[in-house]
Amino acid sequence: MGGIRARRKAERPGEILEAAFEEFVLKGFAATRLEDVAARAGVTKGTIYFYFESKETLFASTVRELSKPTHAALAEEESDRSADIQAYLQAYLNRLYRFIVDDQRSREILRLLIAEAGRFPELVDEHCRACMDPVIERLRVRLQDETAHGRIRPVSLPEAAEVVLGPALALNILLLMFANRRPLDAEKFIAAHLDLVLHGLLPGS
Amino acid sequence: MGGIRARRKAERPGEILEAAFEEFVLKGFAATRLEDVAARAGVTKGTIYFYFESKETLFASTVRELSKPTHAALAEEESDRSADIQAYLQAYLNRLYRFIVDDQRSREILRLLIAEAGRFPELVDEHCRACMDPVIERLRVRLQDETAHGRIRPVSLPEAAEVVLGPALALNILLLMFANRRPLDAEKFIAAHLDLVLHGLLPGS
Amino acid sequence: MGGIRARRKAERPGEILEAAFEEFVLKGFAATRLEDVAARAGVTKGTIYFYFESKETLFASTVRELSKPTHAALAEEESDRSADIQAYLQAYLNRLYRFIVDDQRSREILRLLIAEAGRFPELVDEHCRACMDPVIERLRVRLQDETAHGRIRPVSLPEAAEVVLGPALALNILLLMFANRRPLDAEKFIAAHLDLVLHGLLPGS
Amino acid sequence: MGGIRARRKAERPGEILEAAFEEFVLKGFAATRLEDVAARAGVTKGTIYFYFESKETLFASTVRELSKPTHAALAEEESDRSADIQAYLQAYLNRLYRFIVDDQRSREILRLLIAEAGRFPELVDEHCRACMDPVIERLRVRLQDETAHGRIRPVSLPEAAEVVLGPALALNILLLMFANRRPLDAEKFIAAHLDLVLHGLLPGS
DNA sequence: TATGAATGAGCTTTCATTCAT
DNA sequence: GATGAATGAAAGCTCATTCAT
Repeated sequence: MGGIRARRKAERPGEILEAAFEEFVLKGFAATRLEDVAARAGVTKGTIYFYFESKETLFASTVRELSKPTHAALAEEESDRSADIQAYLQAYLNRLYRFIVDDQRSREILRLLIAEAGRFPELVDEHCRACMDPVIERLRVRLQDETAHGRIRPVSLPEAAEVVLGPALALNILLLMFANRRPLDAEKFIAAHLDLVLHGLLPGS
Repeated sequence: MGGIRARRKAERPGEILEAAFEEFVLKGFAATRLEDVAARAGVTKGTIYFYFESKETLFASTVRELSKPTHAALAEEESDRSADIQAYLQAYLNRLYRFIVDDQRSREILRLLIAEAGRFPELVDEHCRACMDPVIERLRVRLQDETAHGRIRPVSLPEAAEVVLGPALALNILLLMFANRRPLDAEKFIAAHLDLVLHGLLPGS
Repeated sequence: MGGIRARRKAERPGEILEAAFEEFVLKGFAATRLEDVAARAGVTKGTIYFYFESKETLFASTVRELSKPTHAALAEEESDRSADIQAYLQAYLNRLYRFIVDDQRSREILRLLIAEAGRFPELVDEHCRACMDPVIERLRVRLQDETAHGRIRPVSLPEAAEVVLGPALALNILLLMFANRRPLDAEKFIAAHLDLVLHGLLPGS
Repeated sequence: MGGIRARRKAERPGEILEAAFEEFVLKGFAATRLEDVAARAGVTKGTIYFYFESKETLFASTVRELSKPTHAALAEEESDRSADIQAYLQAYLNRLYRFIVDDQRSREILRLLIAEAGRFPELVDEHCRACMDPVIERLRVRLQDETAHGRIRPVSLPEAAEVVLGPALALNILLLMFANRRPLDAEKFIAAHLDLVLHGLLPGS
């Protein structure tokens, strides 16, 4: 008594969030039917309302809850802070791209946020504060440090950090828009990104 | 013959598309009510169906029709093909950013396409073929030519072209997501973009 | 001038009625769209309203106008009134069945009347007065005459006349209901009808 | 447990079908408003869709469900199979006419089927297989048997069976078309039917 | 005469939400 | 806790009808 049953109960909200996420990703906020979410979670419509106030609350909870792993992962200290900027950037970008290329879930969260930015502005802000800002900020700090020591050319900050990360966000968007309909060689893209960011286009400038 | 009525008639579809665009941008596809579109266009619901088959058709027509000016503008030959790569890129990026920073309409079209990519994949493809591909392609050709003459470092194509343009797309997305809630110094971003792309981070590499 | 054009004009109402009939038969009163009628008649919706007050008027006019040929044909004196009852009945039923078996149009009019009897009761009455009553009445008169002269068994009138004609109406209905989905050997049916009506089931009774 | 709510719940679909039937009979399929059905059943529009997929499904279910009593009654063995053909036919036709004359409901079902035969052909077929065919078939078998033993004149089958039943179907239609606007002496009609079928018109033929 | 753009009431259908059980 | 029958407020869409041209 209270064994598997209790565990199932405790997992209910999580199962509903999983189901909701899949449906929201598939159809968007407005076109998602709570009935489908319920069916996918193996409960009934009423149960959703036991755990969540409304469809909007469910959406917000879904985004918040399912971005947590990404937040956590992005928050981890990257391996080698003492490496030179070249090695650092390489590791940094590689890590970032893992989320973009391999983690469809975090990509879909971004899509939801872009799509529903009008309806959930505070959610967008929250997500960016938790997820994008630290990533940019850490790069900004590093670039500032490198500049101060004259190890890289002087750059305008924080814009340069945003520019450096720009292509990653762009790839994210391209992958979202074309699903699998267009060939995008992610590995070559990443290599080209690193190369360009380090050396620029001009030879020995 | 052809008095005020005829003039109004000829303008009806355009007025409806204009109204539809504003509503779609505000609410997204699913949440937009045709009644609101009609009211905004100064007609009744029935009139919309006189000109457009369905809500989906109206959406597709809206995106297609309202992207035409952007397509046309992007298709124009950029001023100075004979300039060196530095001047060329500067002009090229400046032009591109005009669409991104100044033209809210084309930015909103992009948001609609990202948001509804699942429901209108062919529309996404169409728009990219008409709007993004030529821009990338022209840059790719130029970079190839520059590489062939040894005027820039050898780069992997077409990825390098996509990477070069990446920050522009990224800025686009950031502007979309934050509307006016965050300060984004576009001019500095553009300058940093051009600088980075030309010279890279490393000094005199 | 005024040749083919004038003739076309004079034929307009008739062409509309033809088109309306085909649509009403296909879809029934409520489900028929005036726009389809107009298209079939080669005119526009507005033109229908020039000739007919409303959809209901059009329906009534269609039934009235298109039953006229049937009325006329049924009103004609049947060939041989001086023949004996056997020959008379044979000719009589054969004529009647021509309308039922061969004339899909008059069959469809009947369907329309049955289907819309609730909405157009006066139309039903009118049609029956013009189309069914005279047929029954003529038979009733003949049977009365035959009875009076003792040439047939004494029968209850007018019921007997209605019973004699009953199978014809029944075949009409069966053809309506099954379109061509069921095999119905009309010729054998007619022969059996005549045989039964003349001799009954019992042998030499 | 299972209080008033549970009892009502179990009866809901039946109440809706009952209400739907009355509306369909009154207005026909296309002109019936689901709102009226709901109001008549004492529920709201939404409730109908909880139990039935669509208006078409509701119509088909209505016809199917409400014909069941008739099917069942017609399927019962008629009382006296050992009686001679005359007594048998009398009992047989009397039973049949009970459905036609007394049972307005089954008459209205027939009207619905004739009216909507174009839209619901499979429903027509189904109804006839369940409702008309067995009646005809039983008579055919009996007539065949009688013929084999020489107890009735040789007749062409199955046409003769259909002809024998024809006047009953015809009366059905007449009652449908004229509601109560015309005097139709059903009892005399039935008597005349039986008399004619047994003896025919000709004396001592 | 004839057109066809425009209307607007009304249709079927959907679905977030509630609440008695 | 959980259910699911029921609601009711829309939503998308249709179409008979009108009327300026």
